[in-house]
Amino acid sequence: MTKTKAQYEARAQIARALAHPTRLLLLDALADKDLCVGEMTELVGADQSTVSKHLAILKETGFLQMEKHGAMNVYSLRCQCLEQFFGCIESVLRQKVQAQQELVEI
Amino acid sequence: MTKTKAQYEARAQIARALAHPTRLLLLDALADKDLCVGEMTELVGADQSTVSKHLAILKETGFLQMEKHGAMNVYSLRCQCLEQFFGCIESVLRQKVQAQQELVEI
DNA sequence: CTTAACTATGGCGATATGGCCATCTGGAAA
DNA sequence: TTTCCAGATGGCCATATCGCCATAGTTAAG
Repeated sequence: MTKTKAQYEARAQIARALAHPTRLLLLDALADKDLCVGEMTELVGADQSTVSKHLAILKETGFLQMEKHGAMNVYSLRCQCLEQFFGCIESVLRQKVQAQQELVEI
Repeated sequence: MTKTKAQYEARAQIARALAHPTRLLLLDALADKDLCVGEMTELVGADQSTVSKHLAILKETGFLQMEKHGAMNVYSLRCQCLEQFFGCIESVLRQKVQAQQELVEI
């Protein structure tokens, strides 16, 4: 049951990659279709270097893969597990709302 | 498809709660049975105040609930979605290993 | 080769996170 | 009440994260 410290650290690193709104937005967008850095920069509305760094994190973690098309770098999803992740997140959010409602209704 | 900035922020906050090895350990242990702060402090091997703060984060986020038993505070899981979350994490880890292997085998 | 377009990277300041120590709070027992 | 015990909270320092700017690297076009 209890894993080693290194195992928890490895899992935490994956989770950290998902712990930023911009990176969640990028994953969401890439679930729809592959995109190049320029398109995502416009979508996010931040500096190009900022977006590039977020993409590097998602790529290093294993969520994304990159393919060069001329001067453009096209990113795409490399994992099919995001549904599971977001399912958990949504579940927690719904439960939170429910807890708030119960406090009001009493 | 594309959600609002606030929605991504809310999801990122949930993910941040999962982005620390100690908190993953705590969730793992609590999946087995309910525990009080003292037990978890011993399990983690950090300062009591450190553990207490981690628990506060997990509680605020909605992953845990707390029940007072005399002077002891007993924490328990409040969500049933961690399987999904860990499923995603494990999937990414496996894929990472596979990618490393492919690099070696070429 | 030179230029222009597209990305990646280094650096820096601002902010957030994590750890421990010290302290405060609340409940149980003497 | 006084005393302990279990936890929670505030403070402080070290480190990590994040954003932008500036710049370097890469590829296609002229």
